[in-house]
Amino acid sequence: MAATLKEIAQRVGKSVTTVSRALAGYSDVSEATRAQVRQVAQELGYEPNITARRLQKRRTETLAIVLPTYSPRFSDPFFSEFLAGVGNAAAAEGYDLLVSTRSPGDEEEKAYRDLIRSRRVDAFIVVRTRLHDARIEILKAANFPFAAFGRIEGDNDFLFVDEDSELGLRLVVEHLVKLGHRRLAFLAAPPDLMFARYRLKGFTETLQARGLPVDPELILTGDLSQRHGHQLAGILLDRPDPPTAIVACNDLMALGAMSAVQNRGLKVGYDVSITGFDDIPPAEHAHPSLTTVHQPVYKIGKMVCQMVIDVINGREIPNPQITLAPSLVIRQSSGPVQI
Amino acid sequence: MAATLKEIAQRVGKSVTTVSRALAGYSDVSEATRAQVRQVAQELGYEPNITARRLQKRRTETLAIVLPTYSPRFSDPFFSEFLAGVGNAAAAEGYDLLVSTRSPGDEEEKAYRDLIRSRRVDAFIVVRTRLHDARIEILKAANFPFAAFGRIEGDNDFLFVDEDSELGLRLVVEHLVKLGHRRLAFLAAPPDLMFARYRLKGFTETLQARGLPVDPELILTGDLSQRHGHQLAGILLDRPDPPTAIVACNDLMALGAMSAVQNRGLKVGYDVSITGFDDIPPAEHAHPSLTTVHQPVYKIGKMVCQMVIDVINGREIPNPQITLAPSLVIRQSSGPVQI
DNA sequence: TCACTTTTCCAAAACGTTTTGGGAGTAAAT
DNA sequence: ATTTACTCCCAAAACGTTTTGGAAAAGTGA
Repeated sequence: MAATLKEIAQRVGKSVTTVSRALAGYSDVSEATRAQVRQVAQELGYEPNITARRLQKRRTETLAIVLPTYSPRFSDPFFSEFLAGVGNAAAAEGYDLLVSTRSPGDEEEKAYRDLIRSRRVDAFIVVRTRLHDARIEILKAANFPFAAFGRIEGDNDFLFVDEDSELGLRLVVEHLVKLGHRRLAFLAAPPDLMFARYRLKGFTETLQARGLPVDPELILTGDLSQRHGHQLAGILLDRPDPPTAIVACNDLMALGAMSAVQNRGLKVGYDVSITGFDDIPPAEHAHPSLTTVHQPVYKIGKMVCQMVIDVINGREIPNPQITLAPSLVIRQSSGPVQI
Repeated sequence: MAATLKEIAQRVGKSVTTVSRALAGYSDVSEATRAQVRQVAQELGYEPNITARRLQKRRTETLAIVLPTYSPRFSDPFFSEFLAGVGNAAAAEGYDLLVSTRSPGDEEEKAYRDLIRSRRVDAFIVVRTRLHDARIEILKAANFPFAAFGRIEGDNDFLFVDEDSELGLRLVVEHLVKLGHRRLAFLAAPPDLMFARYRLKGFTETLQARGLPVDPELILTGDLSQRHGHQLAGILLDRPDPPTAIVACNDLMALGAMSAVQNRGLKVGYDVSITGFDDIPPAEHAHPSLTTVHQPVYKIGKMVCQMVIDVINGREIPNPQITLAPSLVIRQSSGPVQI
């Protein structure tokens, strides 16, 4: 059986209190005693029972993240990287990460409420914020600590890290305009996703700022998957007046669009330019490689996690609302317009 | 503050014991008392303190899964789905899922040892088994409950679910041979991964069984990524005597191989046939769609999780070692050989 | 009435830790 | 010789639950 403080105390001939305090490094324990306690603890292979510690400290030292899965067969190249960022930051601070997956809606809200009520976790990490985000409303109402990757419509009076998607799209559009493109199409994402809004906004406003028309027929909405990217690009390309550039809301759809272009015997980056957003690993290794906006997902995961840990430990948060400036990664899938 | 049994007991005028037993459904509580306890618990919004319960029950009701991440920017379409399967099964049984990510090696082993020593979790789920799997050795040595997705070299005297990859590859090769292919190449994976072994074995043995030569020059090893698939397929295609079919160890490499073929102006499924393994979502929606072996990752996740929960609860495991028969999904990327 | 069973209840212990609020003993200062 | 200060220690309470081992009260059958 696992050793306890009590056993150490018996062996050392001191009280449990003293043993506890010796190991915790309090100064009201003599060095001799401390050394002896350490020695015996070592011998017995003592490990504190963290459940007992958690009970006494009234903390679970656990963070929750509920991944929104839009389809049963979900497979988002994005989440695994984010998870790694969050998980490593959590581990570094001695926190556990409790992960579950729910599809948005009732099930998801129930998961949040249950986790809050059962006090299983100390805080939440919310990912991929939505326009009216029930998760954030629940957390705010319960006054439960959390940090988000992304912002919401309305009061962003909570901890978040976000990339400035609007600016990201401005960089993309300006890059394409500079290459001579005038007819740009946009593969949008469901408008309840905040990042989709920002990206659409960045797209249209930059066009307008450049004095270019915003043709609603060239703005199609997909579900972020490669398949939808393929389908929607097909629709655009089969028009009598196809766009010369397709700006996708994310890399997956851009990759799908690329294959649609190639299927029609056209050359990506020459006949049609294509851009993405996220800079997932396949973007770099696609053929041609994909021009996209880099999003440091791992780093954002770390930041969000660190923030929320800081806040539950009452530490000062120097910068509770962080918006990162994106950078454009120009690769082969975007090139000068052909005339 | 959150209500406790003590408060309910005071309100009801009964002991804490009785309240606890009333809520737990013991029969030595009168129906009248039970109703009253329930009523008051409801009014106070009572939720049991899960940490206290865990301390008393000497269980953490938590499962650990450490995802092996081979690169910092890892993004495996596979894990998210597996995670969903495991997570949902765990949630259904009231278990929490503790997730972390480590790259294989010392860090990973340390994570296992730490989790075991600190008794943070009741059991482990091991994923993507390896030839000499240090994780499994550690768990066995510690006599710690676990279940694996995959087998190991040597004694498989532990809980596992695996798909019969060897059979999967037999199906693939026989399909291609039936289509007239004689020169088959294989994109293998690092041989310390068990599934890579099985797949390679299935490939070579089926060729031999069919009386076809196994040309070592046509067997190249990659890291499972799309990029490596692309590179290695390039090497094969640029040979003076290129293969007519490329059998990839997984879908990601197959997808990479497809783009290499297309880059050379060849038609996948016509000039060169390509097959994968896993049946990840992009496989279906690739162009052409990818012939592959279906792997029910979500379901396997559920099964593995259920198994390990059963075992820590002392329940009978009807089938502690499960090998699933795979099914071949024939799509457009494989076609008759051209002569 | 007695013996026996059934119903209903509960005090106390246990899980293993940390914190609180001292107290004893010794050394230094007055 | 007394006060003050410091060092080292610890009993007890607390965190909130479940389990153990009865015991009192009520009912039953003779």
